[in-house]
Amino acid sequence: MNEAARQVTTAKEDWFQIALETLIAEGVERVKVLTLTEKLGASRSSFYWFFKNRDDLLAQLLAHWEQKNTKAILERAARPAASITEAVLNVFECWIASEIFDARLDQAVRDWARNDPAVAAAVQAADAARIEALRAMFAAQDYAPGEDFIRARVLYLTQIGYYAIGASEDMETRLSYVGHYLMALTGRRASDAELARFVAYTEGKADEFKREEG
Amino acid sequence: MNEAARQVTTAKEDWFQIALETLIAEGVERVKVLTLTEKLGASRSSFYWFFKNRDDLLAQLLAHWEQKNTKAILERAARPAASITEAVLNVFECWIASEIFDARLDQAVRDWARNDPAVAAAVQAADAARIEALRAMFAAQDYAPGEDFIRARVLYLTQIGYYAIGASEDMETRLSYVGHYLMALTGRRASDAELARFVAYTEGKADEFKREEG
DNA sequence: CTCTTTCTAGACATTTCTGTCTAGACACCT
DNA sequence: AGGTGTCTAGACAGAAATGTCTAGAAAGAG
Repeated sequence: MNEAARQVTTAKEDWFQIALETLIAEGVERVKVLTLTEKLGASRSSFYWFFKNRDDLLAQLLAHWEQKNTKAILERAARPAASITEAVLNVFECWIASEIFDARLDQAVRDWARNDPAVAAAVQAADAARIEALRAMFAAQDYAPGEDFIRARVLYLTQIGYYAIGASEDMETRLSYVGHYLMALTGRRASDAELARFVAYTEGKADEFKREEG
Repeated sequence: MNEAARQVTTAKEDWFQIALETLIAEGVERVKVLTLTEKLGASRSSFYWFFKNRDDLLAQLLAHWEQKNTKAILERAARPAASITEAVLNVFECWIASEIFDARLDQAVRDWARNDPAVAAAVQAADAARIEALRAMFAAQDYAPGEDFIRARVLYLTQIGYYAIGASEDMETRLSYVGHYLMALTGRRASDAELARFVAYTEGKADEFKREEG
């Protein structure tokens, strides 16, 4: 029973994973049972064993997104910080690691929202929650009402926009921009200690990644 | 001959216009000959008279985008300005009027790019050209190398992101944010005269719009 | 008034995708 | 070895979309 149950979830995971990858890379409209079947080298009937139908799969993809991305931002925005630059660096953790916040998934769900009112509502709620969390973060660092909101927006929209244009730079280049980004986004200069701590964090992430691979 | 020619272009315009609207509102994947036919209440054969096939239509839609949006940004970024706030306000003209720069079209083309390498290349080239134009704008206002580039990016990505999240606010609300945006995006405060001039411009636009309607 | 050009309707063949159903393979328990 | 529950292959029916072809309507030119 136990073994059998594990098999079930594994196979379903395969379908789900390939569907998620397709959603991210090609958009919802390309998440088709037939296509997934070919990619997996399986039979379509297998799909219909695990999922009621295509809509069932799509609903689960949306649930996955809802559960993953927004939480990552809210958690980091709420962390205590001694300065606004440190606070923004906390949020930047989302920006460097797709295991934490998958911006391409965000982008894909946003496209999807255009043709599905239910998804649109979910996206709108998520955006509002995230911007509010960032606004509170700026407010906690003594930014004036009004300015806190616009700063939150600019920070958030820059992040969303970065992936929207599909920019791809290596980590070194990105790290070299961090100081300028902080200045542009907060109006204040980060201390060397803060920057060093962030660089160390990204190196830790890189090590983790290597450990997972090897 | 002349009359006939005019008829041709008119009917073709109808197909093109409905295709463009569909592209913007629903994405490329929904730009289907059958669907357009239904929306237009016409016959599919009519479509195949004006266009070789679906790909032909899509190529023309891409050409339309290439010709419209990038030019709007480049032109405004290159305008002479006495201050950085005035320069950014020039670019903001794109932000308030979709006749000048249609951000939803931009967004739609960006989605499309994910499944079409040729479109992806066009989008990437457009983004690079636009950001470079904005960088030069900041550089011309004595921003240091490095900072000019990041400021350009943050400005551009905020604009792209604004439409990516599908925010919709009335003109009054948006105008009330302009001062804060300028502060966040340039680090400098706009003069009352500059803000007043911008408000006057938007009112002019609103009047133009009314004239076109009535 | 006829002729030609321009455009449209509707039938046809084909591809792609969805969802259902039946038979059976495979593994694990007894 | 036999039975049960879990999963898969492949056939079937049908919807949705593409593109082609033929006949013919509509309108301006001679």
